[in-house]
Amino acid sequence: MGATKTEHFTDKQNAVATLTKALGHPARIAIIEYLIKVDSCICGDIVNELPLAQPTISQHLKELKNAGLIKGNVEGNAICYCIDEKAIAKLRDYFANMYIKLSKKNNCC
Amino acid sequence: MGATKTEHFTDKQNAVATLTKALGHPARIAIIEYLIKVDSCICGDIVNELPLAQPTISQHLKELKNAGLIKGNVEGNAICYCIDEKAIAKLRDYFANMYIKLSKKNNCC
DNA sequence: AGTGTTTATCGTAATATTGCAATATTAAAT
DNA sequence: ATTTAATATTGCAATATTACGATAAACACT
Repeated sequence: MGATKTEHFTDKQNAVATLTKALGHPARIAIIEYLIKVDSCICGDIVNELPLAQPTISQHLKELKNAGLIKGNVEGNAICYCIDEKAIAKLRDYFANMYIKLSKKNNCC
Repeated sequence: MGATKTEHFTDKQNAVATLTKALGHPARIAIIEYLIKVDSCICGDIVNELPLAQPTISQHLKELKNAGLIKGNVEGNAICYCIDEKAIAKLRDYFANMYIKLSKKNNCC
């Protein structure tokens, strides 16, 4: 045990969990927020921006990429990372819809 | 190592990460979705609903509660769990705002 | 007091995550 | 061809998470 039993849940539930799990770390939130802040989607600066070692940030970027939250474009010997808008749209829609459903109910507590 | 360096990030970033981390597991997504689906916020049924043992679900509920996503009301010997709308509203606003910022940029990739 | 029902906690095994030093890879620039 | 710069990968130690059996705690009802 220790492994998540993904097979017991729906594809949609697993898809949402993949996105939220990838965002479930302050460093990855900080990376996403930095990518939004900077005009051009420069990348290596993230290492200078965050108080984490380069391999650690590279690993966080990899996880964000695997989850589909960011895309990476090779530009010479540098890499240009930027956010995949579709993933953010999915999360926005998911929570907006959830809130609508909630407000239609009379929550007991 | 192995521990998240929360002290390096802002309170806001940690707060968002706490919420998304709590939702970063399909069982907890399933629990939240179940709590929305059922009319009354009955609780122990979750054990019957999900293919996980009772202690496992109790643990997941605890994490959702610690993150502030759900609230629990004791009702006799049962407990009535329900979603804290404010937490969902926070997530909705966070991602809606993020999407607006994104759409104002010209993403390079 | 005794019984059943519901939920929480403890203990523990299996696995995953976090973080970094060291090293490798890739590609531009000299 | 060497050097320099940017990023990725490997290997490893520390810690966290996931899952569950066993057990405890809390409460209602006889």
